[in-house]
Amino acid sequence: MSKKRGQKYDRIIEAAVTVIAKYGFHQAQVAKIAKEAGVADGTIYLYFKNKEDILISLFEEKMGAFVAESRRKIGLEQTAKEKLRVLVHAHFTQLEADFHLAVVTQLELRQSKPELRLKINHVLKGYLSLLDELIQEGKDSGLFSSELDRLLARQMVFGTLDEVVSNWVMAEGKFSLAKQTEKVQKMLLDGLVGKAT
Amino acid sequence: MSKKRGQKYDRIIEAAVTVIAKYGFHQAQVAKIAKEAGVADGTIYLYFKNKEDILISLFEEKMGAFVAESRRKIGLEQTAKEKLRVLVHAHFTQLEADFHLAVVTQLELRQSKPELRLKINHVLKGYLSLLDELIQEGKDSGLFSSELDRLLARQMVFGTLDEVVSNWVMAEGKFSLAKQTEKVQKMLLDGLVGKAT
Amino acid sequence: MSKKRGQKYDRIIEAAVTVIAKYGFHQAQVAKIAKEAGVADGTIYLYFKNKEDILISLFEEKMGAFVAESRRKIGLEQTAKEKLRVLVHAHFTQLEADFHLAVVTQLELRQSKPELRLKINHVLKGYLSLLDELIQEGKDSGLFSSELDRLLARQMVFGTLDEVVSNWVMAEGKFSLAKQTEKVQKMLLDGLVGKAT
Amino acid sequence: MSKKRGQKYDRIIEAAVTVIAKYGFHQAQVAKIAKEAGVADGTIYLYFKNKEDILISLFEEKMGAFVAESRRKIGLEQTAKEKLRVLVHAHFTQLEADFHLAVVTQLELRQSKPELRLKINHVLKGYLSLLDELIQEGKDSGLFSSELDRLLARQMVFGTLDEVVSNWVMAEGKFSLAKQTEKVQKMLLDGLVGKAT
DNA sequence: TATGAATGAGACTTCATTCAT
DNA sequence: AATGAATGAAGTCTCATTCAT
Repeated sequence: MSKKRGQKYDRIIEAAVTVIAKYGFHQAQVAKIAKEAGVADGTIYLYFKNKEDILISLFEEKMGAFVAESRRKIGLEQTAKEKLRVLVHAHFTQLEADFHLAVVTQLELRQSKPELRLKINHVLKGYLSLLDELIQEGKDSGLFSSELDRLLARQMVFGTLDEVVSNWVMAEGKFSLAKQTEKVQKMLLDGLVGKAT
Repeated sequence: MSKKRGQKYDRIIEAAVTVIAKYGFHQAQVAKIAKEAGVADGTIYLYFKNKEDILISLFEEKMGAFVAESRRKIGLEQTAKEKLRVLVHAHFTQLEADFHLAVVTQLELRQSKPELRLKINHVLKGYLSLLDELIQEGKDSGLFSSELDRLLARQMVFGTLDEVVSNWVMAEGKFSLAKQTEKVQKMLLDGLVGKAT
Repeated sequence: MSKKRGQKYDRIIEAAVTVIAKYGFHQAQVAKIAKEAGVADGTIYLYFKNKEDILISLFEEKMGAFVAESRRKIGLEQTAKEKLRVLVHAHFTQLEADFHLAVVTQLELRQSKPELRLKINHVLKGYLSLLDELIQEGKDSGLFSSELDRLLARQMVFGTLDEVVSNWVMAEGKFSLAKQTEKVQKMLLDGLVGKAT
Repeated sequence: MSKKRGQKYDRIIEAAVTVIAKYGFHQAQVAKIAKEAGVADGTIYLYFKNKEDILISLFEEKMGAFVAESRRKIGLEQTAKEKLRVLVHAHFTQLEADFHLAVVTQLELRQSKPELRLKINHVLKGYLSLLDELIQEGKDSGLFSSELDRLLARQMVFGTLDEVVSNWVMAEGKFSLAKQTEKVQKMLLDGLVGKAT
């Protein structure tokens, strides 16, 4: 049915990001997305099963690239500490590079219905796995505490990154995300107390 | 207009929590809430200006109590370290005590429209201030690192707690939140690396 | 049921006039009228069968007095010409004396439902009869043309007076109605052409 | 937005006239109009902004044609006297030709809310201007009295025509309006007294 | 492939009226 | 007589999706 990877397929996805970022999730009607993409309303349904499918595809495409890029960069590093730095940096850099996309993923898409959120979570799994691996590696290498609960650790890392980016989006991108990298990395590694250096 | 603190006022708030938790935000029609509360549809409007007002009031009432209780408990402690433990514990305990409420605040209410979210954020401010104070106090007392960025620190603490609770809710409350307290406190204090004890 | 002529009965009627003039027909809820009258909502129903009954009673009371007064003044005159002058003058004077009432009868009450309008028309009959009598008398006395169609003549007289008052109301009473008396009387008597005096 | 002059646009307007005449203004729901027009409820909103827009458009379309036709016919006559006859005749003929429309304009539309009435009055202005011009012309040509107050004269003419038509509508069209033309014209010209012929 | 006019289900809110006190 | 809290019916409009062209 939906032939992924047509020229129009991409145009519709981009249009959805633009429209949602501009008007918000609840004002992003199919008709508006079609107009932004320069196609007829009905044409949308030649490429997507329904509206939800646009949003899921959007998330899959964007998040897929996001995870792949993060994974690639992490693979270039040796230690868990460096990998964490790269992960944080990649997370911040990629979202900072596309404010529209950040608005959509951090704020707007979270207004969607449970069914959609479920599928989004499924897509997120890939990223969470990446975090899990990183934490496990850190523990195995002896860098991270052996007492660390892997699930909780992942929740701390992801929760922190997510909260930082959300605050950045709500501050309308008024400060630099990438520049927070070092501080965030250090804070995640050493906690509130900090390491006695 | 809306007579706060009537018997029915409370009943309607409780009904809203129940209905939203049970059917989800988008399927929580006024009629359903009225039925659950055992009143006529129109009665709702004797106590609330409109549907949004129910949701804001719900959040204000519950979050107000939440913040007050957390603040009270924290006040009983002396050190920032102990205060953090109490904060985490209070956060987890209070949400664990009312799964319905947790579902509503962690998942459902986040689907609301921008206007509502704005008002909810306003209510959240009170809690974030509490976190800010706690962090500042930790820095002042020398327990927390003096290099700590207060805003980032708050984002780590809140982001972590929020993510942990969200995971708990999505796991349908299948594990104990309160029991995570110590591990989360330790992790926030000492980070992924952990303290060389 | 409705005991006409209580103290509250009158207060409610006056309140209705005030509220309708102030807020308009469609914003004149029973609750507002009750408040203006200084009684409870339910009390209204001790004096009036329903909301419509308030409006009909209002019209009956006010229009009854209006007609009686006009009839009385006309009775003091001898010729149809003089009687017409007095009628026009009375019509204008009485409405000019109570702008609120004029707003209600000329504009607001006309927004009511067919059933109410029917009853209002019934009340109007008394006034129209007065006009009919006046015209017949004019014809009998030879002052008015014998060719005059009585019904059409009445429609011209009433239609003209009504239109003049409506325009005055819509002009927010910015000019004097009473001062139009002579010109209107003359125009009704001699038409557009005017009499070759 | 509202695509004037589509086939459906006209069908909806006609349906509105029919439904309002049949059920009355307050019982003319959008659903009923849609059904009468043979379209879905939502289709109405492809052609009209909202319900009020249907009513305004109805009035504009019908009254616009009414005024244009009256103006055209009047233009064919030479003297103010003849023009008045033609105006009265056109007024009566056009409303008599469409009883439903007459019911709607004389009775039902007057029940509308202030905002709508305001817009209707705006449309009416065109007709009142036509009357003004006619009266001025009559005065200039010496046919009408030079003492005539133009505004009052217009109010007499319009008030009379309106009242005659309203009576005809309330008599359910049981007598011929057009046949009243001569008598009404004569009465407006010569007044109640009549001309000494 | 592409179009875009048409569809129709679904919910918030108002307010006249009642009735237990 | 008086109160006023409670009732509940009813209508406008939006927008995802379809389908004839």
